[in-house]
Amino acid sequence: MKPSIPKGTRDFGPEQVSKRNYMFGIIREVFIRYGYQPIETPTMELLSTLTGKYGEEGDRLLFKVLNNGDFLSKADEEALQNRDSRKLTASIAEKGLRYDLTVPFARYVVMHQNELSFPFKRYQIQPVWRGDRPQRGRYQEFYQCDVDVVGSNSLMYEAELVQIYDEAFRRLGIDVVIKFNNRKVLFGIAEAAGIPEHFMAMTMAIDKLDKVGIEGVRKEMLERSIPETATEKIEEILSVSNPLDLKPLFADSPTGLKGIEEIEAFFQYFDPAKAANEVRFDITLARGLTYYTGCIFEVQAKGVQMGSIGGGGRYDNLTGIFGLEGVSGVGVSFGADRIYDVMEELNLFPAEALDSLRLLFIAFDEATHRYAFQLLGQVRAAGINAELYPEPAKMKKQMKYANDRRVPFVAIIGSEEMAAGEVTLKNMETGEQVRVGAENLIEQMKK
RNA sequence: GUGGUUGUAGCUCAGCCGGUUAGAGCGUCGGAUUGUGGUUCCGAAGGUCGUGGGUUCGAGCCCCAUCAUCCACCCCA
Repeated sequence: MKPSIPKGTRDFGPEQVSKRNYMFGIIREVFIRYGYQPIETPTMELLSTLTGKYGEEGDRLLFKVLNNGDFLSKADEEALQNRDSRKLTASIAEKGLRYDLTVPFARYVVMHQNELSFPFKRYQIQPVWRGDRPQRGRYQEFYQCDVDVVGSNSLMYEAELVQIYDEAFRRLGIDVVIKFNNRKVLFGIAEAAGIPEHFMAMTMAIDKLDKVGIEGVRKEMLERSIPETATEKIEEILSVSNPLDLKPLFADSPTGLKGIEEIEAFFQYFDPAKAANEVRFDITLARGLTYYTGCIFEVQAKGVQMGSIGGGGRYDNLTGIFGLEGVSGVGVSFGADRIYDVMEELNLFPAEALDSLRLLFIAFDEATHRYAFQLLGQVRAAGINAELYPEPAKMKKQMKYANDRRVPFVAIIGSEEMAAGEVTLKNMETGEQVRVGAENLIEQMKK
């Protein structure tokens, strides 16, 4: 058989993993610096935990895990007869692969509420799975790096999370625009336009403004049976760029005014002038995830064509569905695989992200090979990443291996060197060679 | 879930109107060179032409199906 892997999944070679570790390392360092603690949750969750949290589209993209054993004996007979896959699923699959890290976190908080002190700040770096059709920057298995804080309403955290985005992307070397908006502002638009019942349809439509233009948005809203009088009002509101100018327009929308207040409060903490990246209010930013209630964020890389590389927001009652009311949370996610693709495209991985091996020993016969093995031990004990070619093969072959491994230094040991208690140290980049004693070798390698 | 694109050696790709034994470059391996890699020269290995069916005297090429890929939509990280 021809070996293969499922669609939308990938193998990562040594170089890719090194680069990924570099990227994850920076993100993790920032998370820890801001006082977040790590948790991990299972790859599989109960479907009852996952379904209904991501909208209709999300349910479709959820990977379901077939029950073990004789799953058909318990299958819903009627659904089976009618070939009703959606209905059948519930009776043959009780587990699913996690779709994001936020919902499992909410479940975790509720289950462990008595062990946690609030506000609880956690970070989590794990893969998630979505049964989407793969394309540029879209995979079925990909990593998210989430930071969330639950148990506080303070808008300080919105500011903190934007700082985390700003610092992480600055350190990764990616120039980004961090867009933000507020679900309450979006609801205010719907209220001001007199169509609160069309809130979802309206946000979906205006989310596409930068893609299809104002004409496209109007067309979509009319298709979604939003009255024309409302679309005119909506267009008027969308043309406002400063959130404060929205206040008079939201005179009859308490929710909308609350949204503006939250944005004002955010800016009492966050100073855009101190940010390395552009932080921009974008009234058209909507986000489909249904559980967001306040601030919403999205991060876009500049200079590359790539979907959002991060997103998040505040969810006032995500734990409520698991039985813990009154615990507000806010968090953001880093899309690791898209960030990786962007960094690869912009050549942002430094050479230090690779080349973990520093020294390779080469010997010519059995005696020098054993001697080299002793030296290898000393060098490793001194904290230097080193290796010995497994047999005293032809020098050409060993040198070629050194070259392929991109080792910066090679220690050559023949009978002469062994007799003198030395090695011939070769710099693979310059080709320069010097004879050095064992002590000196370690000194040289530490530089 | 919808629409399109492309599947030929490890990789990137040629392959004429359907016609004999499917090619190149790079890479790999061996040698030139028994203490010197990355350069050069010589040689070799490597293919169920994605898979399954069909049309045809004959299919890498045409048709159908299927799987995968990439792209767009939807949605999203």
